[in-house]
Amino acid sequence: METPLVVGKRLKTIRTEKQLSLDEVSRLTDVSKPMLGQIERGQSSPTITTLWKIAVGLKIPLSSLLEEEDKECTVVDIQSKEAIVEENGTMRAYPIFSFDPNRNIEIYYIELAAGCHHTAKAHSGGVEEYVFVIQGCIEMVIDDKKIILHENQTLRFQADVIHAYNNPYSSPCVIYNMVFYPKA
Amino acid sequence: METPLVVGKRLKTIRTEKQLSLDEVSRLTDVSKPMLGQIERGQSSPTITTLWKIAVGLKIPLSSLLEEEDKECTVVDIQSKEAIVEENGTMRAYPIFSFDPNRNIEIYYIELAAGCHHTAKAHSGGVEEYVFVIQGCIEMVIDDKKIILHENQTLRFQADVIHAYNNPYSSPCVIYNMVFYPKA
DNA sequence: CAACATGGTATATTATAGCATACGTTCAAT
DNA sequence: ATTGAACGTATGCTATAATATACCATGTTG
Repeated sequence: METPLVVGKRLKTIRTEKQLSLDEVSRLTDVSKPMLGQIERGQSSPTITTLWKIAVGLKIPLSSLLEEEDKECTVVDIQSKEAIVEENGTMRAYPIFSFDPNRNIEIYYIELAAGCHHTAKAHSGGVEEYVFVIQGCIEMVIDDKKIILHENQTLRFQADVIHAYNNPYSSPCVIYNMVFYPKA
Repeated sequence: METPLVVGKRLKTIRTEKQLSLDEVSRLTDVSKPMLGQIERGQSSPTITTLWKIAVGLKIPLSSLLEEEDKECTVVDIQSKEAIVEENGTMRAYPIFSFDPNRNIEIYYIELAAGCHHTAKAHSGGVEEYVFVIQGCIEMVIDDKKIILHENQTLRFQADVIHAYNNPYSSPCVIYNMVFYPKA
């Protein structure tokens, strides 16, 4: 009894655009009227069979029900996010945008205290990362290859190997980190 | 207790590609191990919340779970399809490919007996149709505009208006009809 | 061989998706 | 007003999605 998605809003938008009543959609899709209403109101999380029946009945792609409609702006305040703290408190990662199956991207704001060493295991094939250095210096280790990045420098690398984010220096380091997951 | 989709196969493929056990996927996705197993075996039609949790946990787009993997050939025998009979038996429409939310296309093989008149109401905006004349002649009426098509001729038109498929001639007419629904 | 893990399945129970029916609006028509 | 249709919502019930637990294979390790 909880909607995790914008399916309801999308369905209602599509239905009103097509100028259909719940009864008509019910007849077209062979899904009961109360169920359609509950989905629209976000009171039910439909099964994929139901979703499929709706898509077939309305002659629409599934994506139009699963993807959000409005590409409205989304402003995220770093302070509003709770940090993931690791490496004895020397690393604080703020998930700005968590993974979203419609975008396949993660964005973190990461603070590495002086002396912080963080090693991440290899992602699966096709995963690509970007590192933007905002403040201080960072020593990246990509599969045994060491790369020093300074403020205002950016790195892109294939993250399907072991990789480390180290700050062996005496001042803190701040970076943005983007992780791209392959669409397939 | 019936799977309408290839979700199960896709999930199993992705899981084995990533070399994960059901236990590991369960831990990553916060979906129970038996449920994952049932989905893979096609014994359960997951809700979109569950599907979403799986997609987030495995860092994959939803489409990779909903779209079929292999673009293998699909041969359809017209004889194997049951005709939709209308207009007092003068029109027989064989749905070669029914609407599929992943493709947004319908394909019909249609036989119009001599004297058959069939009028279809307007589709919603963006729907486009093609007519391939295989045998005989057809008189198409697109929003009051009359078009005569002969054998080996093809027509494309915007189907968001009333349109008719008429055979005022003395010999039967056979066409293929494709209907494209807009992706958005 | 025992002992133990590991990966997948069966069993029993709970939560909820989905349905049929009935209800309360709103609006148009007489 | 009053009937009536059309539309969406609330109610009660059934089917099934989802879980926790226990089970059975297989394969290791001593």
